[in-house]
Amino acid sequence: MPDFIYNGKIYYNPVQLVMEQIGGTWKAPILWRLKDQTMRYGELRKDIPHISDKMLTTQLRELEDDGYISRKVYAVVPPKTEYSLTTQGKEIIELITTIRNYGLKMIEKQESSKK
Amino acid sequence: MPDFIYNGKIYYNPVQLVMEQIGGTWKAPILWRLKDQTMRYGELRKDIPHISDKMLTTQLRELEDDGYISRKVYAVVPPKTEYSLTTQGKEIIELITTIRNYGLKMIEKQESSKK
DNA sequence: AAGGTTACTTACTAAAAAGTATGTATCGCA
DNA sequence: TGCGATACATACTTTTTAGTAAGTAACCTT
Repeated sequence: MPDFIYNGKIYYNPVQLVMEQIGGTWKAPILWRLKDQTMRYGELRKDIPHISDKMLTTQLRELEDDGYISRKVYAVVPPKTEYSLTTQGKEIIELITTIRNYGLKMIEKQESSKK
Repeated sequence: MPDFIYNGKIYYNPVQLVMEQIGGTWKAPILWRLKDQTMRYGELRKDIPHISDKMLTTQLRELEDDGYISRKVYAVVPPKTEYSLTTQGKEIIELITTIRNYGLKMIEKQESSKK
């Protein structure tokens, strides 16, 4: 598989592309929470341990730009914004689920091997 | 899912754990090439575009430490070292295959959408 | 004695990702 | 008039990851 370009960026292989879409510390946790519900910014913020405003905002923006989530802003005060998965987001959730299950199995094995 | 510890390191969720095992620019390409063959250092080096000695060596070491590949050193001059997948490595190759296929689909869609 | 082959190692630099802290806008309400 | 609520934005620092360049060890062959 030769190098290729996606959205103007060079990638060396398909795995690298996927990793850039859902990799990093925060994207999977965000998508996971939107799996079957719409959530407000503040709800995500409270529900994802350790995340900061900066990280939550930037990752939400990237996920939106990449087409995985949609953002609905209500013109009210104080502000209200709702995030939810797009069709594309629902598709990639399946992959995340697979990866997640693999991770869970790893943890299990580790648990069982330390008596 | 609360934080947990794996090999002495804290993780926030199972996906993050998997990402650390096979993420980064080079681990998937290396594992992929060992999918169904043993390869020498120099063969990997030539077969993986853009990779440097430093990156190849460090990633091979980490994959070995994490139990995905085994390293067989022959006591000859010039040196000869062979790398191959362990059982654990063969397991995670399946996951990598799934991720890779997802990436290939993404590329296809992009291809077809630009006339 | 010098050169070739192979699998590394080491030092240094650059770029990317993440973390910390603080600030801002808006409007209703006390 | 100042405070609270919410969803951000911005500046700066730290950490992590990757890239570049050069060097080393060992033995065989010429």
